[in-house]
Amino acid sequence: MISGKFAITIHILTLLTKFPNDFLSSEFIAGSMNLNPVLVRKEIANLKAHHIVESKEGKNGGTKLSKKASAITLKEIFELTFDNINLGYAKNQPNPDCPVGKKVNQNLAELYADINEKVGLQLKKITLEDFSSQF
Amino acid sequence: MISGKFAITIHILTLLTKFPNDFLSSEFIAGSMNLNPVLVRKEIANLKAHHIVESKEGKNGGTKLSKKASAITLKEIFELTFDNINLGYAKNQPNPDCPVGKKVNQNLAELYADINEKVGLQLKKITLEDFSSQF
DNA sequence: TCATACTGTAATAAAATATGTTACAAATGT
DNA sequence: ACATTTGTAACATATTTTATTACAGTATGA
Repeated sequence: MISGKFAITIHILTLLTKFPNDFLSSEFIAGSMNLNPVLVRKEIANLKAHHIVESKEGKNGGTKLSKKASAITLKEIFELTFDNINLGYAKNQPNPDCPVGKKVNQNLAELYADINEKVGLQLKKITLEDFSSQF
Repeated sequence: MISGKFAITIHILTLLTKFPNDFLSSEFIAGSMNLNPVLVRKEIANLKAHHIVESKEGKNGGTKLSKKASAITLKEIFELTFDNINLGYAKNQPNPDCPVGKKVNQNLAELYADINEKVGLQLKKITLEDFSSQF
């Protein structure tokens, strides 16, 4: 199962892009995505730590973008919400006495690194503004 | 969490490639990957359904490739063990009364489709023989 | 200054998914 | 016949993800 972090974060950022001058509350955002506000705040905490958004506590508080949507790429959002793309690893340590077992994870990691590199280039070309303008 | 199906299947196929003339038992394969033989047999069932391998029941039974490793691409293996690459979706149906909620999943799906297409092209170039020759 | 409306965060619960185990019928070689 | 192996179902456990509750802290403004 893949977590919804990237999707949730994109959703949050798209809303913030649509209302660039307002501080949106986690409750309002949660309403658009039918999600618990606490989870929205958790993703916002992550975005804040990376200086993508800023928030204001207290009454009439909320969150807004801290830079222009055109200056944020999907690659950044991806890196902030996803370790890296991979097609999985077997859970258990393979048998180190088998030539295949000994190297399989390393070889898979190299394959996955190639994939990530390509996907990264692709995502780098798309800004949050691009993505949001589709709505 | 991403399941280990792709990795497990690759591991199985690499072993079969290394011993192209033998029927390898699920127990032997499981030993190389430190995995329960039943899980190996489950992945083999999937490979059989797609005519990648064939197996023989009974004493001295086991599984072998049913085509040459050079004729099997990682793209095929990927498609057989993975729905498609995606960066996740929020679990709940978003609010259809919000313009963003209404279209977010569709827009994400389009983004993911682009990613899959590129990754597919990349995996298509790599045969099982290529991958196995790294060991 | 006090009620109200927010954020921030921890602790815990519930749900979903992935992996592991046991069991046994059916097949096949010796 | 017997031993060995696949095939598969049923069930158990572990892990991860999502949801909920609770509450301290902060700002606003009546």
